[in-house]
Amino acid sequence: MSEEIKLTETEEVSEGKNFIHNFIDEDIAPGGQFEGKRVHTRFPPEPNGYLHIGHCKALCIDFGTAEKYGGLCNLRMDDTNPAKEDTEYVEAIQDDIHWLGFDWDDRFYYGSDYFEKDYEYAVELIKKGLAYVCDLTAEQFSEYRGDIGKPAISPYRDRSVEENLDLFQRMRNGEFPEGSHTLRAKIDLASGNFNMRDPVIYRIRYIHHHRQGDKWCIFPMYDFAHPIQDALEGITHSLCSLEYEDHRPLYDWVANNVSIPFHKPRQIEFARLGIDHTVMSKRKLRQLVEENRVSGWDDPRMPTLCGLRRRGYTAAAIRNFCERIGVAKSPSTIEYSFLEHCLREDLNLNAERTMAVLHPVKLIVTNYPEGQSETFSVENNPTDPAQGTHEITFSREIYVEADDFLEEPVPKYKRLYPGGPECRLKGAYLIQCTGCKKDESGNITEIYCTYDPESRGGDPADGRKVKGATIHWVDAATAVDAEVRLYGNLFSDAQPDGPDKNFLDCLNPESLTVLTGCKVEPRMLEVAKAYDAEENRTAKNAPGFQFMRVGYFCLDNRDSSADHLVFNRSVELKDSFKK
RNA sequence: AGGGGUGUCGCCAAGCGGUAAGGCAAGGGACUUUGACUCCCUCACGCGCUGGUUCGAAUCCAGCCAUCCCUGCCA
Repeated sequence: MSEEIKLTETEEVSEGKNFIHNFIDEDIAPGGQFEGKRVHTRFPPEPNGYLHIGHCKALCIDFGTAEKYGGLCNLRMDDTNPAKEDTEYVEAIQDDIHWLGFDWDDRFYYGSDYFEKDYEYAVELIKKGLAYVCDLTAEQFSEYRGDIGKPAISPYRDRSVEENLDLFQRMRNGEFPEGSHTLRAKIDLASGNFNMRDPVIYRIRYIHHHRQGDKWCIFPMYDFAHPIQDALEGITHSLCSLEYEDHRPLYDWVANNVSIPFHKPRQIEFARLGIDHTVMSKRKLRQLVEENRVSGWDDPRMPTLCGLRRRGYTAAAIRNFCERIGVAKSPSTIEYSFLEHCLREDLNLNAERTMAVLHPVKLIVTNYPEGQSETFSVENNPTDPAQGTHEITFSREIYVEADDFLEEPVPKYKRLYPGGPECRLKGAYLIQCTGCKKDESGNITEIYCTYDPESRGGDPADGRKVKGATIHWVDAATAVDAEVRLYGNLFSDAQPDGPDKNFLDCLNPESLTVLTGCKVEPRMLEVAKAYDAEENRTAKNAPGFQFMRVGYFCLDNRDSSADHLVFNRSVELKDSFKK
């Protein structure tokens, strides 16, 4: 075997490998706890909100790890708390996961579907003397709970098995009011880990459950239900975020003390995703929605998957992002620019080019015959000729970007200004600026240029070098109006979650700029018409384009129609020219 | 104070005792009918700090410091 091939293999192995894979490798290796077993993970969202990019990291780890090992990943709605969950979110969560390209086949579960099993295992714990009914209210228990370094006390710890069994049955029967009784695991009231201080595993709640209806009035706590759900589904590796590290001893305790006919799943924790200039907590995102700080969960500024999708983020870009940020245990905050980079990388390869003028100023080619018009063909994507070409029209009056003209050029400016360099109208002709017209307040209303008739298509007949820039334009005779929404960071503060900060005070007042009267190529009308006929628009990506020299944009999946074109700016193009 | 984590370039992140990968960001240059893309180059004598072990330490040991999570009948 040659040195070169060996090197490649080494790279492939080390690439995309993280500490979780190291653990799994140990587990499935000969002698490991899961030797011979198929790797099985699960993604367990609580259906109480929309999925955001943070969930997406977890999701990519759960589904991605299974994929890597040729294993399986279940989708499970973690709905053990009836007070917070709603059916409304279940479908949206599934849509988002499918949009990302992951699938759970027929392995879709609800944590609440195991309530009967949970109950049986709770009874088993009672019979083993490992759980007891506690009459303390939450407030009372906090008094008994003790402090760090000081053990707690519960006066109900030593009830008999019979009494506990009877009481627990009566809890289920609805004989006690909410908050009056709980079932606690009897573990260690002196543990430095508070999760082990006789944690509550069942509480009473007279609330309608979105799925179980009014069948139950006692509900298992996450710490009790989760290991059971995992074990029942044959999960080998229960991957979750760092804040559950303290819960692992309890997770293991439950798995070890309940007689589920299966091995014990292994919980492994990783650092959750943080991105600057945004917030990731569901509570805060919900507040933004409820207080109308944004237009909804799918506002294009939101870090939700539906928001990012509406903004124009592709599943490939997001997946690639999650792949590249890595998986580790050190708390991290990724810069937003990295997400943008991943989007550009995808769109550069796949988005068709089109010309659009966001801040239009009329440019008159004074030596071009009035009434004349011609057609040019331009490539859809210079990085991929296979994507074909499309036609654009040209005439004496066109629109160009306001900042492509300056009466007084700044240093290094190589666009239009009187007496400035020869510039190229993309795909059309070479022009030279001769002057402009202004209104009373000094605004540029018209730009005047002359063109070189010998430069059709944009190439000078004599092969001379074009000193000025190539600028984009739209034929005034055929241009179509559009609304364009420009988005900036939702928060101007990089860390709106930081200590001593109210995240609402960090909101960026200029996160949305709406432009009207923007000029786009007439073919956008056809695109919009076709899109109008699309069904379930919000569950997939709307048509997206690169507006040459400006950025990537897509139709708005809610507000755009052929009658009123609305584009969202997904991300700007990089720009090395700084004034 | 008790328990559990984490500290490698501005931001991520490899590294697992043999003399600091890679990506993003940043800066320079080439190319260019997008000031984009692409392509080159630069970017940690240094791995939280201090000691120790060793021929050799980011990697092992000890102590210290910083920082995050935990005292819900939330997940």
